[in-house]
Amino acid sequence: MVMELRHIRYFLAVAEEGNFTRAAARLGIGQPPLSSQIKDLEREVGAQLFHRVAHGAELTEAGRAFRAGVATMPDQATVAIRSARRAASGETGQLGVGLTGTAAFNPLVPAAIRAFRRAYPDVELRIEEASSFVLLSSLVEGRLDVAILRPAESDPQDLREESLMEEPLVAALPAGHPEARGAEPLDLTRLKEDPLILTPRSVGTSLHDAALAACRAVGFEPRLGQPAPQIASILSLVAAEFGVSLVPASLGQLNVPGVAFRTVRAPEPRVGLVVAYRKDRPPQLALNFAKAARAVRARVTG
Amino acid sequence: MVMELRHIRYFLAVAEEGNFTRAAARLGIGQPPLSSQIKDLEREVGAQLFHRVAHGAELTEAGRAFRAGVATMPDQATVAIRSARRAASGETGQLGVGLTGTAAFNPLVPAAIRAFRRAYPDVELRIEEASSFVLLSSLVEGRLDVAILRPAESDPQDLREESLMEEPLVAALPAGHPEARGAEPLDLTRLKEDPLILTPRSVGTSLHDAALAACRAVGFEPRLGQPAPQIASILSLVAAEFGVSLVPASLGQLNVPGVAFRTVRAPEPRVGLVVAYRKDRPPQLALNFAKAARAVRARVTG
DNA sequence: TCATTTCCATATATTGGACGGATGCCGGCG
DNA sequence: CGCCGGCATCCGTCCAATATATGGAAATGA
Repeated sequence: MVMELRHIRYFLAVAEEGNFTRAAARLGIGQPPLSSQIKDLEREVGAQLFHRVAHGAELTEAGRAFRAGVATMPDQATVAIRSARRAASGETGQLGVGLTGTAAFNPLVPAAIRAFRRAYPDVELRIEEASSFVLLSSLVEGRLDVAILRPAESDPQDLREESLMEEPLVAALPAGHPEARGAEPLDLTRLKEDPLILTPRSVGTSLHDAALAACRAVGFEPRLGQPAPQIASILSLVAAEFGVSLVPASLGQLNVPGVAFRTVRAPEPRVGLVVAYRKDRPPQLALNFAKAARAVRARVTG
Repeated sequence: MVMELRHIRYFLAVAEEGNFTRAAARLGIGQPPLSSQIKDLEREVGAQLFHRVAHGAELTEAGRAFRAGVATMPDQATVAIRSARRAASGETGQLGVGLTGTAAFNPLVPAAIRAFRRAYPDVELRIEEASSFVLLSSLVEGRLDVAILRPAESDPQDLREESLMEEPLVAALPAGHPEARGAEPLDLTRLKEDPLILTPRSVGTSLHDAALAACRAVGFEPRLGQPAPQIASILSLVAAEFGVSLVPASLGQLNVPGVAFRTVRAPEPRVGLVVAYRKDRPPQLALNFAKAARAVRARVTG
């Protein structure tokens, strides 16, 4: 025979009741099967666990020692089940979150992370910042569970992307640029002689293509300047008067010395912001994160 | 369905092997029953515990949480069994030991306790000192498990008594008594005028009766002096010249101011020393203690 | 002292479920 | 594209956990 949780449950019931008959009633079985099971357990343990006395059954020394060892096991089992259910519903565990460089400055992003932390305080967040391109492959290969990034048509088919917002692009100009001042929206054609500073297309197509498309929409092919790998270095290059750039409006909040921002006249260029995760077997945690992000979007736009 | 230890054992095997087929082989069952049992477990938990992938099975987040909760349970069960077996064989637990007042001074008694402590270091000893009469009822009513005491014919039938030794009685005299000095054994008749100080017969018949019998054996009926409840107070009364007494020889080791001890001429009065415990259902611990006491007796006498 | 009650053990029949064997389905790999 | 490793499903078998009925021992009370 092998010992099972059933034996332990029965044993504890008899130990508590001090009486086979009442214990059997509490367990919802008959008294003879209970006697039989306890006898099997005693045979397995190799020692008598109860003294059968006239008014019932009381623990032997061996029984007390055994009880000390197994008393917590039924509870332990239910706790393990609950903990597994919590993990399955995405209330606990680890979540790898990727943020693209230009997203971290959008107020919606920290708001979404804060909302998720509040709703699922037991989840351990691991946040990584990388270009949209790197984030996409991290998602596909499972290094990340969810990411907030700029979408592009070329994004892998096996990812689901939920739009969080459409953000206008603004022009970033050196402070000394002739067009750096002005209250009304800027006509992009005034920048057609300036080198356009962008990230290399290989690290993120979305912003790159949106900027090019904006220029072409008003009738000129921009001259590309020095490429910069990160959004921060783009602004540095602008400040150093290497050229101008088009960046998401949320970056206009940044107070970078030597850089001025101006909104752009219609047709206003826009770029998206999405939350992305695997289509097949997405971790529940990723779905929960996307839900939190959607809730924040609703609160901001609604 | 209710969860059993079997499910946990199977789950842990699959989690370790990462493969149903190998886990089944390790468990000594077929793969289909293992699949079935894991499926039952997942249904009971309410969450998938393994991802079935092409090369086997790997834990889900819920599976990891579940494993953290149940990983120790099989070991815990075997530990509980071992601990029960140890308790049953009298290696652990509590043992109530009673010592009669005049036994504590016999070197065999501390030697027996020391030997038991060494053989069963995990047993918690509770030592009580009381008169033989009180010890007997404590044994019968289960307040004590074993006792070292002076035996008498009137002792309860449901106790087993194993003789440890027969000890001669020596005379205890006031230091100023005419017979207090002398190398050879004392003739008891020289004390027939002195009041004989004993414990009341109600607290211990053995020593009381042996002393009376010794006097009668040499032809006089002793005059009883002030009774004293404890052996220490007997010696105090002797020192205060209230009379003389007959005490076990092992008390002769005590250096009590004002008290002199003399051996007694043949027929030398003797009194027994036994280890006693219940006949029915004696705790294994009591048997172990008696065995340790017997071993010490053998070492002393052999 | 005898009847009654209480409680545990035993005997036997039944049924649920754990298991084994055969097979099907899927994904990866040569 | 066929083979192979691996898990799921189906089905028959057998064990064991349970229920019912009964017996026996000890305490209780008349």
